[in-house]
Amino acid sequence: MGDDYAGVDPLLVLSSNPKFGDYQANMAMGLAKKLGQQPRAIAQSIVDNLDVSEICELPQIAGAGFINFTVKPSYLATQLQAMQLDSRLGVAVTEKPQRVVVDFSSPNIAKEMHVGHLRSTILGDCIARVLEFRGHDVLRLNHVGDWGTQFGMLILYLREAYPQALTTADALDLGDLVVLYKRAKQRFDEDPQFQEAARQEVVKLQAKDPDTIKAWNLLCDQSRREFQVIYDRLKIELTERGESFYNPYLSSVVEDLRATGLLVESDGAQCVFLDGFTNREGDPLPLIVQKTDGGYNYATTDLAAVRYRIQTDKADRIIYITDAGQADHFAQVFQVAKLAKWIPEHIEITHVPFGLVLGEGGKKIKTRSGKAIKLKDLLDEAIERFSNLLKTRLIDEERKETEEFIANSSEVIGLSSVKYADLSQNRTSNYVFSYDKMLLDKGNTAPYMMYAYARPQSIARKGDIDFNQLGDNAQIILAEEAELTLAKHLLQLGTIITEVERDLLPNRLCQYLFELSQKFNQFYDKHSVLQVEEPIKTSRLLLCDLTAKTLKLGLNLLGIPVLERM
RNA sequence: GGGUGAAUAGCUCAGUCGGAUAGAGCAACUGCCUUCUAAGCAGUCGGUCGGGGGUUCAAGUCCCUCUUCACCCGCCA
Repeated sequence: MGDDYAGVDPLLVLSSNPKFGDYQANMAMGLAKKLGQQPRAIAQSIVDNLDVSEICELPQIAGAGFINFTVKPSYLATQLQAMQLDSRLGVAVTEKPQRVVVDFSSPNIAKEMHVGHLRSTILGDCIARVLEFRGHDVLRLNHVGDWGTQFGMLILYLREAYPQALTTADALDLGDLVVLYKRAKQRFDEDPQFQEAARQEVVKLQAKDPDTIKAWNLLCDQSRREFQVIYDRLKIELTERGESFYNPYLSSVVEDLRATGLLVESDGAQCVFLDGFTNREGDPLPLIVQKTDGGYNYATTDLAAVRYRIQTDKADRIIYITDAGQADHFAQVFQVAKLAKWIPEHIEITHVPFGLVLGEGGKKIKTRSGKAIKLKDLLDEAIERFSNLLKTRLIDEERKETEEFIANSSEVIGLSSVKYADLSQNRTSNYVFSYDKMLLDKGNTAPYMMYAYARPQSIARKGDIDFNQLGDNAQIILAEEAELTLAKHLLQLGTIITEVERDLLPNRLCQYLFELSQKFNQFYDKHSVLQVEEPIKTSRLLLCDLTAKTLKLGLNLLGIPVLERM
């Protein structure tokens, strides 16, 4: 047909409705005007010149000029057998491995982690896992807020109110520290003299004054241990590289910008002005890189980080996972970094924004007394609530399980539910946090998915089957509708994972796993596995095993473990 | 005032580069456990896809406009 029409993708997409087959090609309608022919005639000539008989039935022309394809069961069986033998379940390793920096979590020292950090942490871990699985070299960076004005403020306040905290490890717990931080902030906002003194503390910190550095280290250690408890529970690995890390590079960032002529002084501060950013009054909005008092701020730090990640870490792709409210900030930082020529053409730098976590009723999430919810308490409550649900279930079903089983199941499923609730939402929109919904055993939830995994394991136990001993030559026979539906869905795994890699939208993977669980449950409900003759029995066992492996892999990419029995 | 994002079933949300009759779950109602865990399955009910205009063979999806909501807008991060 020639290169003129090469741009008329999509060549082939999944069918919008099973009754139209498995795949559909919609190009005939688009070509009709260009070629001056009837769409159905074009479709016919495409079909006439196409030989796909190895893979599917004769393509059907329908409606306005749709070409519908139905894949042959024999082809599906061949593909599934290949998938079965592959430890990666047929998901290819990327052809272009990149060095990728994923910047996520990033809590602030001396502050409690909250639900916003939870979202960044869970999304970041998932995105990192997907990229790692695809064969990229991922550097997971925790850009903790461990530097800047707030430390001058906090250290100064503690010197007056609680001096032992600055010289003795563990003199305070994090909760106390948070309270003292708030008081320090209040003092800072009200008292100009205190403000000035706090700035002097920052100067001492930046100048590496030994006493101040010691105090700072104690505060950081304290917070770091608390954060680590959360990361350990959630099984999240991160390399800490806080804002302080970039301190030695800040002055040269400003110098570089000065040298390229981007710097403008405004009200005593060093700024870069960019097109497209205005303030309330409609005046150009600066990105301030050096404050009037000579100090640096987070924009400077972020600029230093961009430069360092490209020049020293050799990143090909940098991904920032922060709330959508920081979109303007990152747009400014990226633009300045580009103007400063720190970001070569081939490097992809992306802000991956996410919406707010809201409480019931779409309002800001908080405790009954109106305080911000601590992350630890939130996780504990999910586990506690699930534990109660489980105990009720065991009584209803007259099942006896050990305390250890109940505790372990509750811990794993409770935490997984919180993760899954977050990941299954489109990250770009706000979402309403609801324990009741995330812990449901129906619908697009962690318990539903984990149960779908446990079901084939249960079959294996009952039938005394070892899935690993089914044999490499065992046949897959797809005769029943439910088997075909399940088989087709299993084979979509690779497509979905590359989509998630491209769009960084974990909810696509969640949707896939949810549909897989549904299709497995339908198959399970309709057809017996153990009570049928060979070779059907082995074929169905293979389908069970493949479903389980796919769920395990998919959940693993979400950072969610599986349970063999629930 | 400017910017960004959103508005889809009573509620919470999906919706793939524009494709055929817009999907889940919850809630409400109805069936299915002597048969691999019913944490399941099947079904009923429920929609002017915020309003209006436009582009297109085709619009929830793209463009314009209006309304409403959320978030961001100089020396905090």
